[in-house]
Amino acid sequence: MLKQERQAYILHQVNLHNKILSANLCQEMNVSEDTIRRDLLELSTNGKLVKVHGGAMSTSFSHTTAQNETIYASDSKKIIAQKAASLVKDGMFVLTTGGTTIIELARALPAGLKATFLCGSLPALFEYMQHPNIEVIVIGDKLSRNARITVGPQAISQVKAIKADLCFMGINAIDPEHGISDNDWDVVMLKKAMIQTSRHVVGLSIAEKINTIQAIHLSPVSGLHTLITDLPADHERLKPYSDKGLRLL
Amino acid sequence: MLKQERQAYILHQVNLHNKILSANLCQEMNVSEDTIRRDLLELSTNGKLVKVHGGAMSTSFSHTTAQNETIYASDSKKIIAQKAASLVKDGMFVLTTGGTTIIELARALPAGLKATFLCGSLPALFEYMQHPNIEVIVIGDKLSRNARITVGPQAISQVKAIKADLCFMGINAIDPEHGISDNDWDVVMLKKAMIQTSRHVVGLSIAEKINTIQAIHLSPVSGLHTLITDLPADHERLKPYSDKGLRLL
DNA sequence: CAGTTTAATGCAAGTTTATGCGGTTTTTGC
DNA sequence: GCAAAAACCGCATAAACTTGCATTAAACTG
Repeated sequence: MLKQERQAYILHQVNLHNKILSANLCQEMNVSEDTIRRDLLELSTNGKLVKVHGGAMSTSFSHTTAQNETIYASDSKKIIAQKAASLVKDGMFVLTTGGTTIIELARALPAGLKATFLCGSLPALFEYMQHPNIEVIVIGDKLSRNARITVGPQAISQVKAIKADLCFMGINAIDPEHGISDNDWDVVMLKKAMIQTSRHVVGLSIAEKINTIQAIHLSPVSGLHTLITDLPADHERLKPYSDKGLRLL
Repeated sequence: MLKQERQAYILHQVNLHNKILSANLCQEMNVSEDTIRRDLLELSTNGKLVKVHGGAMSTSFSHTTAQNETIYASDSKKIIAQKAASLVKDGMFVLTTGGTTIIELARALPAGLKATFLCGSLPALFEYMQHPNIEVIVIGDKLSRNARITVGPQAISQVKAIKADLCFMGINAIDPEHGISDNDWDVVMLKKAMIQTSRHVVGLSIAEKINTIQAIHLSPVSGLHTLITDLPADHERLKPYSDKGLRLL
């Protein structure tokens, strides 16, 4: 195993789990603790992670440089991301929205995945670009400042021009009767187009957004094919959705 | 086994697995490690892969694990950025390429500037987004991994659909007779479109790129209206460009 | 066609890099 | 404060790299 490869793996693990134990790493990769420590030292001097006693943590997670906004309900989103990542197979055409859950998904994607991702969210695009075998296609248009995603007619027509195998959609509010809703007109328009043009739409939602409603209606629940939450698939709170024919994960 | 054949095989393996061990290769092909090393050296000087201790990695993989991204000639680029920033006025429509000089420009823009910026470079877009009053428009298409900029027909048609007041173009090579040249086909196509569609094109080039030529011709010097370098405007090395009618800064 | 040139490869000696090991110091949880 | 875990330090070693040179085979030349 190459040194660079090892360091890339370490970095991936750190970004995925926020923290890692060096004891853990040296077992996984069959090298001595010294080597791991040297790797961590190198990575930390380059600012890629923060070394702590017993292992390392991601820079964003570290409180010393906590200018980055910490992700809300980060653990729940990591669980969702793991489930979602397992759906992506080599060669797929994947369309995604933006949002912190999608970013976690991007980090959770398996290292060697060969697929094409289409996205209009700058932070998500950055994460996709970290994967050497992922082809990234940027959806262009006006950048919505609060959503950090491109929105507008150009983006919508670009989305409509493709037929994605899979669409991952961050859900801001979902209710069995009222369906999916959101609070930004432009984003709703874009998501509608995404639902229209994708073979399989997967909604990603943390538990606390289940059974909530927001201002702008986006689609009935039936617009989704699969719903991923941080709850177990057979949780009673999700029953209304499986009754409506959604696959739960 | 022929040399070309061997190198093609190496390249294939690298692109398939993202990395290879030279020990592995010399066993598979029954040649000495020296030969493999020489092959890797040759391939890496041609930019086909990146040589590391113990083997090699694909360029895309090495980009994701790049250790120290220190900006080359950063001071010169800051000087250029300052000069360029003074050209942007409130209300302007500005089109830019990518590159480190452009990123410095983005950082050097006055705080309260109210303008619209169009760009396909992810790192540059991030910088533009830091300015609260700048409207950002993303140029969408396939993301070129080494240039970190969107390229392709969609990007070109998007560029052609607008008439920018000002275009900032990072210059990789410029020569009074041969004009502007570059080393990436897709990027050249995009820059050509930018020159066509902009009212005023400003070239940004550090001194050492003055009077150099690269593989792909982009435009005669007359395609630019202004040339900004880190040299004083009346420097004798720039005289051939002012003779050709360029405004120097 | 013989002699020369050139490219490609392997070999050997010396250097650098990466890694593991033993002993000592520091940190941490109790 | 104490025991255990982890970090640090120096050193040893093996693998990989560099350089220069010899050998071979192919290509070129008069």
